[in-house]
Amino acid sequence: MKKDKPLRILVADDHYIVRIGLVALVNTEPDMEVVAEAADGVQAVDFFEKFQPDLVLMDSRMPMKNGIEAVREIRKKNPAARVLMLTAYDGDHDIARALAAGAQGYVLKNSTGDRLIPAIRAVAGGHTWLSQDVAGRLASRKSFEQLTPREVQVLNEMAKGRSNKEIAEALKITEYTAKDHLKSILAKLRVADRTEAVTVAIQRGIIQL
Amino acid sequence: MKKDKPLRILVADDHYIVRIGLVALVNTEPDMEVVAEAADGVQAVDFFEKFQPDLVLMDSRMPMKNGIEAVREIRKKNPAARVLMLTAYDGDHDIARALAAGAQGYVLKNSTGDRLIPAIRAVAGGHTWLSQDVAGRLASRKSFEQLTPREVQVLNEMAKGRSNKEIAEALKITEYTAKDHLKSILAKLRVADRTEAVTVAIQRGIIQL
DNA sequence: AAAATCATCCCTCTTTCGAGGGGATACAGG
DNA sequence: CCTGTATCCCCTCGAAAGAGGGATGATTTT
Repeated sequence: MKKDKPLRILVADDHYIVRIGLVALVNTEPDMEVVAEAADGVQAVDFFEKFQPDLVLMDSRMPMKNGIEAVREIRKKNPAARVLMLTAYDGDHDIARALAAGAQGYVLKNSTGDRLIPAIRAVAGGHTWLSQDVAGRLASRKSFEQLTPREVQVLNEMAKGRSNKEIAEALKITEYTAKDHLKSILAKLRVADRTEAVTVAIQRGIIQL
Repeated sequence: MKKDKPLRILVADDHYIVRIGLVALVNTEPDMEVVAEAADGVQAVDFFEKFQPDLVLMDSRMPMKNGIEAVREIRKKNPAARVLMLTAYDGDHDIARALAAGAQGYVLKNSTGDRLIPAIRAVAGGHTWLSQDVAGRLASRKSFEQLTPREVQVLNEMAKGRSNKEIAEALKITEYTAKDHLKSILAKLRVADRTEAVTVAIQRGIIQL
């Protein structure tokens, strides 16, 4: 392990304290350096273009543009880009979407340094890395069916306290159809009513408040 | 500002990265030092007893025992303890409870260092410190009425998808009474139905998922 | 002592929910 | 071409939800 080129890292997280922590952690490794820090998704995309880092450490929930969309955009222009998602909670839905968007790794924020550094090295080296808990959540996911875009729209309206009739008006469909979507949502999420549907959807990252 | 005793700080946060960040930030100030790091609420209480720090930097959402309960316990035994809550999101309800529990300050995690350090100094000096956004949220709070403990219980059952009848069974009351609680919840939160009641309660920190 | 708040119970009535059926169209993948 | 899926529409019906009213005992506050 000679002292050739250090690993150039872009940090993207809306929490200042987390950015400090990541910089401090990365700097303990002699062969890594943080070349830029982004505080939102738009900045993350910008800075990637400007700095062309070897790896991005990306939070999934950020203002302006969330981490998942940012990853998608970055990977669209730079298919070789390497991204490690770093996030606090997030349901299996978020995890799956992040990986689908092109992230190569996903770790939780409560990971200690000796679990984060290997993840960084793995992803930078072209491998995929999922922390234990994350892999577990992904596995439990299989048993649930995916909601369609329309169903997610209906779910969002329900979360706002809209009745079926109001949802129908908002989406320009009949109440019958709104109820049909509700029925399939309840079936797919295996819940008793619309209220539980919303709480489960929030937990799984299908909708955000 | 002579080199007398440095400010001894206890950091309590379940995210390793945040702890690193706080330590790094605090260490940039010559007259402050982190004497211990707790990863959950129970540890926070323990470490306070052991190290008797001048100030605690406490996250509000932690495993084992949340930050608010930890503050309450610490303050109960040590009425002079100084606590600055440091948190990511959290509704006005959480903020009010933290202050009621005895915290002297409340700042959001996206605060930059030049806003966090003054907060630390203020609270350590015996003053109260609320960041702009936090103060705003507290102000908007006034206009909403507080839920009773029983109403919160009902709200929690609703979030699980329980019907009024099931809630009544669970709480050993009649369905009439369950509906009465629901009625006052809807009125107090000013929402259209039980589903919106749950989402609003989550946003305001009245219930957690 | 009076007023307020909490928690409880009761009854009625209209609207909404959610389960159960039945279909139609369009579009993608095999 | 056919199967699957997403989206849409329609109808019925019993069970819940939610709004409206009224009432009681206990506790706390004023």
